[in-house]
Amino acid sequence: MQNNILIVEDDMAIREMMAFSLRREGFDTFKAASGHEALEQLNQVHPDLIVVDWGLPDMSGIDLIDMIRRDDVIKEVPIIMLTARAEENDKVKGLERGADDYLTKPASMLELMARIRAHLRRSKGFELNHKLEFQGIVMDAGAHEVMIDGEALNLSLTEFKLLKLFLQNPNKLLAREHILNHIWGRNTFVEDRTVDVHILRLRKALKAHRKDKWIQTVRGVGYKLAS
Amino acid sequence: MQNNILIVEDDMAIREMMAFSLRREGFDTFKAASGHEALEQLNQVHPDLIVVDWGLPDMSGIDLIDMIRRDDVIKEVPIIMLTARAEENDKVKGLERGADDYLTKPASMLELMARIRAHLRRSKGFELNHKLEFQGIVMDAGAHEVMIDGEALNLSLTEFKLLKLFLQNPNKLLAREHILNHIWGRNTFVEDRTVDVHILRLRKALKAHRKDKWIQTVRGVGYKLAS
DNA sequence: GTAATTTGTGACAAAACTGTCACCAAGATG
DNA sequence: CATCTTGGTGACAGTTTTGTCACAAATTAC
Repeated sequence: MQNNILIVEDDMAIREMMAFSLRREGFDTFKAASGHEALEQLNQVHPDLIVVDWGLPDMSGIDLIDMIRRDDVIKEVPIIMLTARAEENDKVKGLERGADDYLTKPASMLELMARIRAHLRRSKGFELNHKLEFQGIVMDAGAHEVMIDGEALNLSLTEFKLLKLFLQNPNKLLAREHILNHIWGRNTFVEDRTVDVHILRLRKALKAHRKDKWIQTVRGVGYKLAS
Repeated sequence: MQNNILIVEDDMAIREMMAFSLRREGFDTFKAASGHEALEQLNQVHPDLIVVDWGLPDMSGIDLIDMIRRDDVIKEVPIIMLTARAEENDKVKGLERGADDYLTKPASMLELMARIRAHLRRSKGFELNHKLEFQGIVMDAGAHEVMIDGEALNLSLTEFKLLKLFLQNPNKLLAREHILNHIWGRNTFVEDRTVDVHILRLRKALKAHRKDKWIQTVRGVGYKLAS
C-alpha cells in the first residue's frame, strides 16, 4: 500500500527532482505545474499528502490551500508548503491559512522526507490507532467492536455505550446521574436503579474474562473504571 | 475552553519567556524543567500539545518522546521539538522518533505560535470533523449517532451498520455478497434475501425525511447510495 | 448491636430486534 | 405476449434487549 504524494511545483527541475527522491523512498507521486492542474488532479485522485509551492503561475499556493481546505472530500489532506519565501510573516501566513508545515528552499530532501513521514504518521495513525483501551479491554467505537485479550465481546447497545463511557473516563468517578444523562439523555426518564442493573449486566459480560473487577462501586455516588 | 501547552525546557529564562508568550496568546501552560518532571505532570494533566527541548538534565528529549509515544493515555499528543540542534540528521532523528514538528533555536515566537496552532488545528479538528455525510444524512459512528436535517434518527444496530457501510462508500455499488460479509461476517450464514429486508427497513426509517430514494437498487447485483 | 441506607441480584413482562417466508410487483428475456 | 427472474413487502415466530421490581446482601450510622 503506497502512499501517494501530490507535488505542486512550477519549476520543472525541482518538481522532477522531488518526484525522483520521493519515488526512491517508496512513495507514488502525482505532479502538477499549476494550481489549476492540481485541482484537476484532485478531482480524480486522493493523495495522502500534498507538497505545495507558494508561487504558482496561475494562483498563489495560499489560494490553492484555501480551496483544498474548503473541499468536503479532500479538506483533511496534510499539506506541506515548500517555498523560497523565508520571512517570518510568510511562515505565519502559510501556517495560518491551512498548511500543516512550512519548509523554506533550498530544503534538505532528507528533512522533507522526515517531515512527510511525520505528517503521514499522524494523519494515518490517528485513524488506525484510535481505540479506547484499559487493562486488556480494547474498544473501537467507530467499528462497534470490543475485544478482550484478542477475543470479540458481544454486548448489547446499552452495555456497549456504558463501557464506552467508562473507557473514555478511566480512573474517573462517574456519578449515577452523570451516567444516566449520558446514556439515556436528559429527556428520557428512567429509574436511578436502572444504572445499577446495567452495571450488573456489564460486569457479567466482562466476568468471563475476569475484567469485571475493574468496575468499582463508590457507595453513595456511582462507579468508576479503575485498576 | 483553553488549550493547555506543556513546556519541557531546562533553561529557566527560555521557559518563562515561552510560557509568557503562550499565555499572552490565550494558552494555559504547564512547565517542566526535566524529563521526569514532565512525566510526573503528565500523570496528572493531559496537555493539548507539548514543546520539548532536546537537551534535558536527566534524559534526552528524544527519550522523553519515546516514553510519551508508548503511553496508552497520552501517546497521541502533538509534540514540537524546539532545540538548538540544527543538523540535518538531528532533524530527521527527532521527526522519526515521534516529534510532529522540529524547530531550531533561536526560534521566532510568532512562528512557534503559528506552528502550535497548525498542530492543534489538526489534532482537534480531526476529531470534531470526522463524520460521514451524504445529502443531509450525518453519522458520527463513534458516538453512535445519526442526524438528518438536525434531527436524531433512531436505528437498530443492524440498520445502523448498514447505513454506515453505505456512507463509507458513497456512489459505489455494493454487491449483496459484499454487504452480507460486511454486516454479518463470513462465519454467519444468513439468507441472501435478508439483505433486501434490511434495505427495506432502512429505507422505511429514512422515508420520514425523504432520504430513502438515495438507496438505489441495481438489479441482479445489489444496492448503492447515490444521488 | 440495631436500624437505616445503599447496592447486588434474579425474575418478569413488554418492547424491540432479527431472520425467514410466501406472495406480489417489477423487470428482463425469448 | 408469456414466462422467468429478481426485488419489495407484510407477517410471523423466536430471540434479545430493556426497564422495573422485590428481596437479599453489604455498608454505614447511631
